[in-house]
Amino acid sequence: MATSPPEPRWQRRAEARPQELLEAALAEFVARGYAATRLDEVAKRAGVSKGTLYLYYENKAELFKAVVRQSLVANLDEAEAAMSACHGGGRELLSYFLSEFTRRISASPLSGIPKLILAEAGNFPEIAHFYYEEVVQRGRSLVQGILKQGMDSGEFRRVDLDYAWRVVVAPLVLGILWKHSFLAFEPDGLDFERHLQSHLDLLFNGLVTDHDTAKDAP
Amino acid sequence: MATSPPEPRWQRRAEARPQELLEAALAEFVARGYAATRLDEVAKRAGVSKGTLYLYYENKAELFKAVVRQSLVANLDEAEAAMSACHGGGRELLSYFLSEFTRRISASPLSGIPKLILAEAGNFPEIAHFYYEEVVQRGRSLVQGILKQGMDSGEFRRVDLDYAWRVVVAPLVLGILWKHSFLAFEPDGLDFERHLQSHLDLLFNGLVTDHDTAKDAP
Amino acid sequence: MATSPPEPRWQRRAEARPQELLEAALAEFVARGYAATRLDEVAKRAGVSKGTLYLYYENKAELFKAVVRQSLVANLDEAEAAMSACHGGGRELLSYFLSEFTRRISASPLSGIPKLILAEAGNFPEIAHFYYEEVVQRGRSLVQGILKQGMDSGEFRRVDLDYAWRVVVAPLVLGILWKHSFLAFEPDGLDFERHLQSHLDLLFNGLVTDHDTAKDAP
Amino acid sequence: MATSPPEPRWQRRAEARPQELLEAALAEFVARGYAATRLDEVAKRAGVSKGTLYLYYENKAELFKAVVRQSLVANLDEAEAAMSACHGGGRELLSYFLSEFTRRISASPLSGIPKLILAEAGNFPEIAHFYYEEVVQRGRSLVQGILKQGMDSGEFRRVDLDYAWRVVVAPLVLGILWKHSFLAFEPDGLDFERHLQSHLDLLFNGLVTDHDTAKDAP
DNA sequence: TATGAATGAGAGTTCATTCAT
DNA sequence: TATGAATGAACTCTCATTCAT
Repeated sequence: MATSPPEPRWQRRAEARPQELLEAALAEFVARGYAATRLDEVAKRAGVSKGTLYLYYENKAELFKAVVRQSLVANLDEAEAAMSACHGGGRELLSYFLSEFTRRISASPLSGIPKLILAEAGNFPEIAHFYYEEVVQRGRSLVQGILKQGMDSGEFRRVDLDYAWRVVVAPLVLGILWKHSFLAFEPDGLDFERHLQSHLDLLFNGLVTDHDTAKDAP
Repeated sequence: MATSPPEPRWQRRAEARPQELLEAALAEFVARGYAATRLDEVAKRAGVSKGTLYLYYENKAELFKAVVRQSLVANLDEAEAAMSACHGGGRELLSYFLSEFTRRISASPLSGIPKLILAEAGNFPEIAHFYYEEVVQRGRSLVQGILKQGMDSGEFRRVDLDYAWRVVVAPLVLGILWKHSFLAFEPDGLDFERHLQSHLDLLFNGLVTDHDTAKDAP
Repeated sequence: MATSPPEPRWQRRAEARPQELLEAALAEFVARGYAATRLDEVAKRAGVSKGTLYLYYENKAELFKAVVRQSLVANLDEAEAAMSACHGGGRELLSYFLSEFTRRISASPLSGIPKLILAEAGNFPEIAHFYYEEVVQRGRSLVQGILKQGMDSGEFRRVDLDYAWRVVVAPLVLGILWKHSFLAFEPDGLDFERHLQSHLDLLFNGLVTDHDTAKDAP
Repeated sequence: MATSPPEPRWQRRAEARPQELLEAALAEFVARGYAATRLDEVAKRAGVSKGTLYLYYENKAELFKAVVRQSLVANLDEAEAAMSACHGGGRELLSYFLSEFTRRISASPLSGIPKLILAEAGNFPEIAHFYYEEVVQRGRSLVQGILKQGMDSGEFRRVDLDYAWRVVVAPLVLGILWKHSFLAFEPDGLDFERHLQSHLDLLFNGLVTDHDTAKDAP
């Protein structure tokens, strides 16, 4: 008779647990939304029991906030650090920002956060507000700053500063949402790099051939 | 016996009650998401009792699908009708499409549908797929068609047809999401008209001043 | 083949339900205490499902408070009505009060309320306070009033008004507690009438034979 | 080898740690009742970890029983020792018993035990029974013995021996319960000494002035 | 012996769904 | 057809108990 191995039923991982729980929770929240996410599933994905979640987070809402917070903070820091290391003209700056964002956010699981915020803004206005202030406003300043500098130096045309920044940023947001909502249905997937290039091309050069004849819309 | 009035042939459905239920449901689903929406609230908003919902829809999921379906169908019909009435060059067509979309979707409560789809794609893959096939693909064809025509006629530069259409459409999507997620935090609101103008301006003319010196991308 | 009887699975009893639920809850709370009472059991005892409780009471604590309130109010009203119909000397009044209390409270399921209050005062200070103000203080006034009147008329000896009333009332309280805690172990049960008579006898006449020689305590 | 100090023979137990646990547990059980007491809180109050409790007591119920047992035993021993040292007539004996009880139980944290028993009798019938046999019955014998002796010697009037003893004891019980339930609401607190005096006065001398004219009861 | 992280059964609560009225 | 009382499965959260450390 072989003696059964002593193999412990569980391990103490007080150090690593919070991070593991947050990762599991992020994945579930992103996939199902806040309300439809069951803590059972989060626990199972993290490889712990339901009760363990409550050792680290007071309740579901707090877990959710922690997920948002840490993903956000971690990412913002990275993004800003990356940005500050860049010098050059408006085109270089804008290209750099857009491609960094694409790589760091769109490609990582962190892309789930924006999706989550947009989906849950109605149920978590405080979080939406927090995101708006911390992320949206920072991004806005950044992009507006680049646009303004380019306009001042004559590199960029004059645009409506209060509104143009959203247009500049829109394809980034679309890319993220696409990934989480429609990617499964696209046979060829989504090549973020090509998406970025299309964006940059249109953004910088515009669509029409002869800009002399350009007559603005209706 | 009173004679029933002859039903006008343009009337979409004979029953008017379901319509009220669907409107109420749309509003709730958009504000809270599928899972967090309580049928109690939908019923209250529609001015009926909870039980009455079940006389018209088998269950919550069916109600949800009905909401999506009817909003979509109604809108698509409108959009296509509008589109087909338009003739002109690529710029005119694109302007027309984008402004029609802005007015008919972004400004109406129907804007909730795209938001809802994006948020619930994970929980309702069939619906997301349905939306993808019926709306996304149709929009894609439309935009790609316009782009192709413009490119062929020399009015538009050559762009990556498989990817450019998303960039063209992105600010529309962003506008809708903004409205449902961040509008409450913006002191000045969001002027869809200005948003559209910024989009068209950048899209057609591009951002940089001198296009001779700028050859990048593909 | 006999057709199975149509026998409805449940009945609508919106009128009677609250009272039925309160009675069931009172019994359970008294028998087990607040924390140990399971709403499942209350529901079962009342012949409804757990969910039905929540149609009538917001949560367990509210149910508890409702139980206390209604038992109290109902009883106080009765007690005071009874009391006000009584005229006579101090002895008659006191006898009447004590026997009414014995019959109306000690003998009825309402006797559970005092027991419950005493047991849960630590967990429900607001309720204990409420009880103290509404019941204890009223009882105190009543008894003190009778004592004072008797002393003024010379019928009663002079006693410490601030403390004697508790002594007068103590056997009532003891009787109630006995019933709920020890009755099961007493082979002969507890004859409330004899308990009352012993109390009245000792209270009015005292224990010692010759009161002339009486020398108070230590 | 260090010589262990000779254990003083009056020391009840060799272990000092359990004692601290029992004291902490007593306080919590009394304040909240059995079910609402969390072992976490007991452990915290005792300054140990939750797991440590289980090194000394098998489970919550055993801890509870241990609390009851030790409090009871300690107290009964004291009480009886005190009692046996007393000689004198019925009045002296009764006074002595009641004042000893007041001081040793009512004034000490041990007063929590009776309160606890009364509250938890429904959930712990065995414990209630145990208490009934060990405490109630002993108290009953004691008081009945004193009463009987006084009646035999002519010092006391003839009373209903089976019931009078409860009346004699009732104010003691009331005092204890008062302390744990209502004391917080009384601006002037509760003076156990005055309570005792009122009790003794009424008990020995009765309430009415002229005992000749008053013959009632059995 | 002592700790406290981890567990999991069980309780309170919610709400989609059913059904007597 | 319409109602809303009643249901019960499913979920969040608690806490006595266990066990790796």
